[in-house]
Amino acid sequence: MAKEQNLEIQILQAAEELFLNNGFAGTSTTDIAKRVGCNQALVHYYFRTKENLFLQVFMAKLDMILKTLQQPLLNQDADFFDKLRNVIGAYYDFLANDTRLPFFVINEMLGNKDRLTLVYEHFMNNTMRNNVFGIIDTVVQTEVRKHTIRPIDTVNFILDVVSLTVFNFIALPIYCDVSGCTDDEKQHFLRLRKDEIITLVINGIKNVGN
Amino acid sequence: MAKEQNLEIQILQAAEELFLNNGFAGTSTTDIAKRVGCNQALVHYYFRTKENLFLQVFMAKLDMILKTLQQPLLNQDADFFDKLRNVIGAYYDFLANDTRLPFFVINEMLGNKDRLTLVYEHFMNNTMRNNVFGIIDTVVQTEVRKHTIRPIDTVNFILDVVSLTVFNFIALPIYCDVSGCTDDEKQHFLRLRKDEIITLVINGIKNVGN
DNA sequence: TGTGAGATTTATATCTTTATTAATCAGCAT
DNA sequence: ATGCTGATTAATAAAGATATAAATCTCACA
Repeated sequence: MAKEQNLEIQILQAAEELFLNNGFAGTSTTDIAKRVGCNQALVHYYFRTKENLFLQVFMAKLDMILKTLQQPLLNQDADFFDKLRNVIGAYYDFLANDTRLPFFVINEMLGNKDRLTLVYEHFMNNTMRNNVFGIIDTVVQTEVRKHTIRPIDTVNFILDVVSLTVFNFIALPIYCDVSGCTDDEKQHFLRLRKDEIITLVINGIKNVGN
Repeated sequence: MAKEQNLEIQILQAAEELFLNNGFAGTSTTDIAKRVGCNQALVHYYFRTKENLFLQVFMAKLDMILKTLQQPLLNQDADFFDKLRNVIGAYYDFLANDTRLPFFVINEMLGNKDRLTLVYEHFMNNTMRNNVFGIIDTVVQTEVRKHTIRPIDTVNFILDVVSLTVFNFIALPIYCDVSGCTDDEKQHFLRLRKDEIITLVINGIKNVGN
C-alpha cells in the first residue's frame, strides 16, 4: 500500500483524527494502521509507543490554543470592550473550527495524572505562556481602576470567559447527537451563542452602579 | 472474604467510586473486585456485564442531578432574582459535594454514542424532566415581558447558567492537581466562584437600558 | 550489478480484559 | 446428618491490545 505520501505523516494525521474522535483509550494502534492502510507494526516503528504518538498530537493542539488566545490581546489600539469582543470572538471561532477540541483536551488531561504533569511542564516552558496571564491582568485591573468595570479578580474574569466559551463546544455535540440537527442548525446555534456570550460578559462586568 | 455486608452492594459502591475516578474505560471488573476484596467472577455473577453495572451507577447519578435542579424552581414566593440565586446555589452546592460528577457525566456521555441514546431515552421517560424546561421558560419569559431582564432566549439563559456552573468543576481538578492546592484552598475557590457566577449572571441579564 | 539503508510486513510473545463454566463452600430445612 | 440453594472462588477460553524481532522489499548509489 501507499506510495502516495510519507506514511509517517499519514500515521500522524490518522492518529489525530482518531484520537480526537475516540480519545486515547478509545483508539488502538491497530485502528490507526487500518485507517492509513498500512501495517500495525509500522505505527510502532515510527513512534515506538502509542503514548509517544499521542503526546505529539496533543501538544500540537495545545500550542494552537495558546497561540490563538494571545493574539488579539496584543492589539494596542482597541479599547477594552472591543478587545474583549475580539478575544472572545477569536477564541470562539477557533474552537468552532474543530468543535471536538475542548472535550478532547479536557478529557485527556483529566484522565491521566502523569499526562497532566507533562502538559503542565510543557505549558510552563512555553515562553509565550508566562506572559498571557500578566497581560490580561494588567488590562483588566486597569479598567477596574478606571471604574469602567466593577472590581473583579482576574482569575474570576478569565474563568467567566473560558467557561462560557468552552462549555458550548462540550454541550453542542450532546445536543446535536440527541436532536440530530443539521450542520446549518449547528452553525446557527454557534453564532447565536457567540453574541450572547459577549453580551453577557460585557453587561456582567460593566460598572453600572456609578 | 467479607462476611461484613452484602457483597452485591459493596460491588456497586466500589464500582461507583472507580468509575467516577477513572471512567468506564479506565476501570476493569478486576479492579472493582480487588477493591471489594472478592473474586472477579462475582462482579459478573451479580451484574452479568460491565456495561450493566456501569449504567446502574450512571443513571442513578443522573437522576440526582435532575432532582437537584428542579427543586428550587418550584418555590413560588421567591422573586425572580432570588429564585435565580437559589437555583444556582443549590446546583453549585450539589456539584461541590462531588466535584468529579460533571466531568464523569460529560465524559461518559460523549464517549459513547449508544450510551448517549440510552441516557436520552431515560431522560425523556423521566416524568419530572418534561416539565423542567417548561417551568424555566415560563419564569424567564415572564420577567422578559416585565422588562426586569433583557430579551433573552431561554435556551441561551440555561446555557449561560450551566456553562458557568459546571465548567468550574472541570477546571478545578486541573487547577488543583497542577498547583497542589489544599482542601481549604479548594473550598475557598469554590465559594468565590459561586458568588461571582451569581453576580455575573444577574448583572448580565438585568435590564439596565430602560 | 549488487549491496546496504531505510521502509514495510509477518509473525509472535506477552499482557490484560471480559465473560463463562464448573467446582467448592456455608448455612438452613427437613 | 443430608441435601438443597445461593454465594463465592478457581480455572480458563476467547478476544484484543501493545510491543518487538526478524524477514522481506525497494531502490538509490557505488
